[in-house]
Amino acid sequence: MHPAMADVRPEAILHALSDPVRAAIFARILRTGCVEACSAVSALGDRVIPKSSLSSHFKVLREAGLIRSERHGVEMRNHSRWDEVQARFPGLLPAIINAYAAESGTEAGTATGP
Amino acid sequence: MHPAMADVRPEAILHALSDPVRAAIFARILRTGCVEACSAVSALGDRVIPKSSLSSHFKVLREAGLIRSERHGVEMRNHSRWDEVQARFPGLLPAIINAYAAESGTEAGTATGP
DNA sequence: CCCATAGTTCGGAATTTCGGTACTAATGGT
DNA sequence: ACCATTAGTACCGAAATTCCGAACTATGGG
Repeated sequence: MHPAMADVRPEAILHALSDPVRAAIFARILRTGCVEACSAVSALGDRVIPKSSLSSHFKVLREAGLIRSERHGVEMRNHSRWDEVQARFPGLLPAIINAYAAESGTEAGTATGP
Repeated sequence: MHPAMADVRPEAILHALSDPVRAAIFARILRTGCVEACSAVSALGDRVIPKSSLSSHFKVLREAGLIRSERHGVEMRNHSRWDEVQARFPGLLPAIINAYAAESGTEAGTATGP
């Protein structure tokens, strides 16, 4: 379910984050520290994303090694594997997050941590 | 044909480089400074990539704002837009190139320039 | 002009993604 | 224990994307 960090491939990370919806989900996980899948729906701007799509987006992020998901009662807690990814591919995640932030004019300073 | 750098979107860059073949092409352009499409075929490891596929790979890289292509007689000279991309999304390209280098064990030091 | 070489375009097959419906898992109330 | 409710996943057909062979276009040399 969760790949070992040694098995994580850069192309999987790039592919996962090349989708704006997934990038937004990941950014949100970084900001809030922890997000359950369903509540992310309404919060992702105007677009309504069906549950099944959301579920597969989380799956892609999980299998790319970007997040870790664990059940907590009836809901799912997703948190980023920032430190692990950072150790394996230094600077990759900050650069990507900053690129998205620069694009959307979301003047968010320089990303350096989760 | 070549987008203005202001129109370049991070998702396009991530998508373009999330394909290992395109990433290899781009890395090769960075190393050699300049590459024509057809000769890249044989040089990209063992795999034989048809001309038509190569052509569309170059198109994706071009439209992502990563490379600039210009005819020089009968052949095509492709060179990277590294500095422009670097100005728009600082650190993004080095991080991606390093990630691929780290994965393939191609101990290539820290990427900092074209 | 004709040929050779370098790339693009086109079109159909294979693959991937999207999303609705049906299903499973866990919890709380009664 | 049972049912209702809520969270998420599995499955499957539709839509979109990618792949690549064949036909086409462009440029330069003889």
